[in-house]
Amino acid sequence: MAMQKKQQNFRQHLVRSGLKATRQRELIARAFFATNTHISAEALYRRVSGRDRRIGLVTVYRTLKLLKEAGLAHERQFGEGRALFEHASSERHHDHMICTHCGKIVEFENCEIEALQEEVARKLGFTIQYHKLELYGRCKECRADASGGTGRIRVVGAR
Amino acid sequence: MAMQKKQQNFRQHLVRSGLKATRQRELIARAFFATNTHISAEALYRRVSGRDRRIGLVTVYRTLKLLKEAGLAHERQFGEGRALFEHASSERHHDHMICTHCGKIVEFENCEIEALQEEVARKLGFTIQYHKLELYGRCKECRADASGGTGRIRVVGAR
DNA sequence: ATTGAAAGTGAAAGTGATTGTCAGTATCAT
DNA sequence: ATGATACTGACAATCACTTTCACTTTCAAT
Repeated sequence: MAMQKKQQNFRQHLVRSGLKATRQRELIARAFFATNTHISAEALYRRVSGRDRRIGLVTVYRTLKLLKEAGLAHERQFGEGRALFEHASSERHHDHMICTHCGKIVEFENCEIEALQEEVARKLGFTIQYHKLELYGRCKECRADASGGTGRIRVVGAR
Repeated sequence: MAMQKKQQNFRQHLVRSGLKATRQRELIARAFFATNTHISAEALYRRVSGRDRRIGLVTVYRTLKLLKEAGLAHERQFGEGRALFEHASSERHHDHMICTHCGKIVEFENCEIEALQEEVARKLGFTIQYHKLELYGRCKECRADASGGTGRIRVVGAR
């Protein structure tokens, strides 16, 4: 989905919900759609703050919540601490592989694993509603660089 | 591993680390080993508090950290919020299935899934260090009860 | 049994991410 | 233009821990 389209979807969601399309919301949504990584509220705040110093972190949190409600953003809790937000693509469900060294996040999907999960749940007498699968390890670059030194650290995800 | 054995292991860990075996630590460890579910620091605190009102929540947190260091406890972060602690059995790695209705937690292991995870990681150029797999859904009892009513709620995990 | 250095303790304050409150401000159908 | 309604930012509050600090306990060496 193009950025313009997403922006429009967001505006539609606001109108349908009897909410208002404000300068701040437009700006925050635009900044969010302009990212292509997993981004934290704080990091997004720093970006919009660059364009308009008067926008508060609180409004960023509120707008991200609206984006979630609009089905345009997903919130993810990796490891400890802060949440990261990603675009909610209309694509299928996916899981994540996270580099413990540089923070890079790669998405993947695997039907076989999903099928096995269903099987496990059935055996346990459960009906799965949703799941969380995260693989943590070192990516190729960080493995090459594995001396543990301070070598070039490519942080791909905004943190 | 019997509770006595665990208690002894803990004491050994303390001595080896130049730490002291105090009344509080003994009591908290004993209470922890006496549980057989996933328990929060807060819940464990309430239990020891029943035996000795003067033990602080802070000491429970500190002792749980020591138990982790001793390799006798694992900390788990399910969903949002508080951490739950479980006995670190010498058994193999396991994952968790959690009932979103009553909070029941069931452990399971599945080699096939693990193998597929390794395969995915290899394809992405990653080396897995650890992973997190959590299935959320309704257990048999809560499904039967699925009218959504306030029916009998069997909370198995201490929260 | 006593002692004293090192470690431990509880209370209270601090954290860090996020959420709630509130008085003033912006939006938009009319 | 206007006014009802929603929105905003600053600040306080919350939640699950963690740190700090003045006092207390432990335990190896007497």
